[in-house]
Amino acid sequence: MEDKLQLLRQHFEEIVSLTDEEWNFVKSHFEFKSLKKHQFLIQVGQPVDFEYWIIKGLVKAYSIDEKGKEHILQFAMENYWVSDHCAFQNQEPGTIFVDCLEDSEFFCLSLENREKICFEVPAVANFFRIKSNHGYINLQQRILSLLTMTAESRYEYLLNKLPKLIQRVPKKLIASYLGVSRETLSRFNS
Amino acid sequence: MEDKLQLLRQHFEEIVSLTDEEWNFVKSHFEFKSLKKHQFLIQVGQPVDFEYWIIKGLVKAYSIDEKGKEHILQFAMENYWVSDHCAFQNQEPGTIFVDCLEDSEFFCLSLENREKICFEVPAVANFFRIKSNHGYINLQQRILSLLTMTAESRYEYLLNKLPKLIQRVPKKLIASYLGVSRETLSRFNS
DNA sequence: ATGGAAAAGTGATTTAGGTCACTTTTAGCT
DNA sequence: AGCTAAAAGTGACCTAAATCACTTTTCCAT
Repeated sequence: MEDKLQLLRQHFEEIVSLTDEEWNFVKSHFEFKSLKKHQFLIQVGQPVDFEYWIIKGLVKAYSIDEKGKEHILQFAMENYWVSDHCAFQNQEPGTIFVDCLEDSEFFCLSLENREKICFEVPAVANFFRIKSNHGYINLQQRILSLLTMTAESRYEYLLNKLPKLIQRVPKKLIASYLGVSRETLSRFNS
Repeated sequence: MEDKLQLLRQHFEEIVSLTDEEWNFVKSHFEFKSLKKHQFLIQVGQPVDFEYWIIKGLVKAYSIDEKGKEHILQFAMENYWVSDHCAFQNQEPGTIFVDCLEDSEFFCLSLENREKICFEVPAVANFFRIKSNHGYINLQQRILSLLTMTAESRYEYLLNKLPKLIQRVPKKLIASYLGVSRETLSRFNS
């Protein structure tokens, strides 16, 4: 477990510095969790008690519309944070599903603990501030790509941006992430 | 000016508490700026020296594609923050335009000053962390709406969510925000 | 108040991408 | 290795929304 916590510390220290004392305080606020492929991290209607840092593995966050169609909000793998941020923040029942595409391991942080470490250790507040900012920028670019690009160029763009992801994920899920039908995606580039 | 700064303080204190001493330190890091309708706050290729809190007025943030078509990333009015966050964060030339739809006033915060007040006053780091998190959640919902909803229901949704905005903004800009052509929007609901 | 420009509305046509139905390929299991 | 199920590919057809061309309305600035 210490080696896994070490990875998390490195993740923090890519952005801010922590003393050993601070880190010992911070790390005590995380819980470990391990799930197999196909198991759920978050489900619609269930409480969302944590946000999750992914030690290893791969998950998809998605919602299901009235017609039963799946729409992928995010893929998340090693070093990514994932949650139903909205439900988590407001401590409301989940509005999306998150499940594992591979066997995965997580460090779990509750809202209470997050606020505790943020107000206790300013560097942590700054870490999450900067992280959240990066996330915001990424989402803005995704919105822009949905507004400005054709389905095909969104696909090419993703191929360039996250080539490793595409190899780990079935194409029909990529399609759902891009907002295109499976059939249409399959007719691209070829 | 003091009354305008007071509005900004209220904006901070909706989320975190600040002592008078902290506030005096924080406020000294903002600059005031005033622009007329049609003037630019940010332009493609120009340095993005600030992020802006809007005291009064209304702006649009948008990018222009190869065909000269405008795609609106964000409308921002009183109490909103706006910038080219990506360029600002990386201190690179602007990638979008931001201009005024109405005469507007701003408080401007440079990256250096933002980091200064965040690392000096932890409450400020927490303020931006929480704000940024809210922004993230909003963008996620917009992405979901682009993936799951038809153009028409996106319009209805916006009408419900921001009725005041729609009255202040020409419909063709709303269309561009929703990712629909002006003509198609004009055929909705009627 | 009035002339000009921007915004909004509308009809005709085109098109990107969706849907449906079916086949082929690939990947996991015992 | 062999069987099953999920994933991927493909053809035929359909539809939401884009585009183009033009008219009407609204908004300002002199």
